[in-house]
Amino acid sequence: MTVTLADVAARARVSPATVSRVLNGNYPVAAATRERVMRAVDELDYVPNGPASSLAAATSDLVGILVNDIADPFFGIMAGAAQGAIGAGGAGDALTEAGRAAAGTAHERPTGTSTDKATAKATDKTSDKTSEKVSEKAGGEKLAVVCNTGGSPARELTYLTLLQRQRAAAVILTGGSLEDPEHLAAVAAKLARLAEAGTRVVLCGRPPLGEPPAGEPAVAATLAFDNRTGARRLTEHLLALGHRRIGYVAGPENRTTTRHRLEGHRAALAAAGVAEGPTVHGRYDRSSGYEATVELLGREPDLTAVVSANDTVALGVCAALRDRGLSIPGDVSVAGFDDLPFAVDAVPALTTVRLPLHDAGARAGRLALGTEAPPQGGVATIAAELVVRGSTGAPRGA
Amino acid sequence: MTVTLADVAARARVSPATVSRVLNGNYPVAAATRERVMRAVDELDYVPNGPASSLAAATSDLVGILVNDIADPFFGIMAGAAQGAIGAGGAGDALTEAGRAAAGTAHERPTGTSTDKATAKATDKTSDKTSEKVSEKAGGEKLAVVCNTGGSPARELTYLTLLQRQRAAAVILTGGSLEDPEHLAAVAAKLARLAEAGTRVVLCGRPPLGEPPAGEPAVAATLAFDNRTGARRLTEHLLALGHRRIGYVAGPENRTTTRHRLEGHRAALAAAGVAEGPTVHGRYDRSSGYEATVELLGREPDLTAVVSANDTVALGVCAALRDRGLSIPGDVSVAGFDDLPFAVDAVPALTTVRLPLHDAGARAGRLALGTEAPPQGGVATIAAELVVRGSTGAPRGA
DNA sequence: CTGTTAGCGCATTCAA
DNA sequence: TTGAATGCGCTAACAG
Repeated sequence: MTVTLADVAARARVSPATVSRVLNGNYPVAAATRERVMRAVDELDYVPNGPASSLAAATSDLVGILVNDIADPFFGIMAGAAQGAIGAGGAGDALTEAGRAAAGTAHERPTGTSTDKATAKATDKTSDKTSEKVSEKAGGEKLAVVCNTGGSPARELTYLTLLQRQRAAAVILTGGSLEDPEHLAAVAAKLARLAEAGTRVVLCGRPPLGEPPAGEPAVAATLAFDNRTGARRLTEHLLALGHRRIGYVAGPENRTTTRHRLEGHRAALAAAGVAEGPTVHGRYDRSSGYEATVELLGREPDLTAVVSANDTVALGVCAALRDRGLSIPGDVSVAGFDDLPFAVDAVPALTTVRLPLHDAGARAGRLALGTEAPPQGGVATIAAELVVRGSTGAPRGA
Repeated sequence: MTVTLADVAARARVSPATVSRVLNGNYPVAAATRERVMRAVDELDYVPNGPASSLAAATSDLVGILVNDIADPFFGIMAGAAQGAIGAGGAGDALTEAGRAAAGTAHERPTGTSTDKATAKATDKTSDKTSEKVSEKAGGEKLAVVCNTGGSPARELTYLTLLQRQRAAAVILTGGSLEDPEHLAAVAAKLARLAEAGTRVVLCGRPPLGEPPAGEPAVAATLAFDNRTGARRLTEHLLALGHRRIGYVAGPENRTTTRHRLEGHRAALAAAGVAEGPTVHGRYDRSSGYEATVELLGREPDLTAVVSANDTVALGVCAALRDRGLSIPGDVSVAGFDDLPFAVDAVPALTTVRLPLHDAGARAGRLALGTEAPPQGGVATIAAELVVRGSTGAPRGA
């Protein structure tokens, strides 16, 4: 039915072993023989059987990228960058739209529209008679795939198991994690198992695991976002503007990201000797920001600023404020986090903290591939940068 | 080294075949035996070797979801929904944030914050001592995985080949496709090959392929968005408001989505006997909308409305208009497409066309699984709904 | 209901 | 530089 390596061997009048060798390009093969084999491959439109090679070689070319919410650009940008660095088509040569937007800042540094079309055309041109060539090129390629956990710990574990079962070459865990000790232990155990089996584990935007009990660390590299410092700078900015009654719309409880941002916020407050305002926990989405703001205002009507868990939440905060007839930043200042592409489009544009999501994702991809050396000690801290825009200003009456 | 099925068999004092049977649950096995085997599995912390089973069974549990841009919520929402319907944790029980937001419309129908936390807690609870149980449950699970093509035809083909090589159980192609005949032919050929090998192919948000030359169609089911009618309704709305000079910021050329939306727009104009305004092509991102608007205004300063390729582009259009000192919709009306979650947060809120992305994605997932019967004729047309909000109004001077 | 027997398609020894 | 032989771990007939 489907054509196998043996068929190719027969067609090329060589042994299966030889075909295997030219396909994997690891052993010396005579040029003439190689040519003959390649022709047979093309003529038969042969596609290697992945499971079979994985079984024989005891490794696969699958790389799993776990994300908490695939519909959230925060994860989409990281995942896209990682996949670009790893996957089909090579080293991130085709930057995605949003990736590009996230790198620069949209219209502040516009990209030529025509340039892009030219690129697309060129790429397209090659897909012409190259369909066979592509399948050949797919030879050394890794299959980078993203898995959406939806923030569910059970799913995270399930995906890890599925990836383990596939003998994945690498696994990248993105974004913060749940802080539940049992879950953490389960994940750590799973990662240790994966590492044992030769899977490279990379953490991107997630704080390092605790040290393993003994021997090799399970994690090859960790890229941790400095959420704490970023959050601190943000609140310091508000404080400098003169705000003293600051509300906080936090992310879900028991999440590292939530906790770190909150800690940075509190550190700034404490350092300035300012009392903490009301805090409400919610999800990382806009309706959560909306609801939380309603509650915040109910508890403390004289707030002059609201800090949000992230930009998406900030959008909800703004909506709630507007619906109350409050102006931004005239009546209340609002701040976000992450500097997602749409942050600059909010009205007014959102003051936020920029995380280099695209760079971090791409780097995680290279780390997963082993193309890039891991940082000293295995852990790199990624700095967050305060971005001041129009949504924050002096408090009313100042 | 790693524990194999044989180890489990030895531990449970049964034959390998029996272990395989209880693991796959396809054949009758005595309760006592099953119990013994399960215990052995747990004790040994056995994880099946995916490649080996795939090789032996000639099928894998991989399901590939191809998207054009993973950082774009348009794709994120569909992919998340599909993955939810297919993947770990079962039938979309854990709706993602954005998925939920996209289904209802954010604060217009708020979801309880507390409810959610309760759910999370509950889910978490089960991850407790259940880590073994999860790996067991992963038994029948499919590994739904998303692949980011970045809009590149070459990558699309490469991913398809990679998936073919893995003997994927199903493949879902989301979003519009390039209209280049050569690329289309290459994709069609690839899909035919996949279908032959038993991979179920589903198109979601993509128009049907041409009929196959003969025999079985390569595509199991197609869910096509009715972009044409949606676009037509949108322009009719503008026309009804009194607009006569309407600019259009289109998506990339040679893409089905771009063409269909443009056709709907033109159909409305033609039906009303109104001359077509200027049209500029760009990418599906905000900076493209910004640049295009500048050009549109240059060409035709007296435009009273701008229709955008999608909501993201519309954001850029709004930004450009604002920077010019033009008010929306006072001076110029703006319309988007897709009704992404953030559309309601634009200021003013975006008039747009809603596509049931979440539902379509989930349905595509079920179709890929074979859980749901394909539509009559294999093709279902998904209706698009006009959503009128504040960004459109009567033209100035009316 | 359970054990035995064969491969699945390929990568890798080992010889030649 | 190439071929022949072996086994990766599992599933699927086929017996019993």
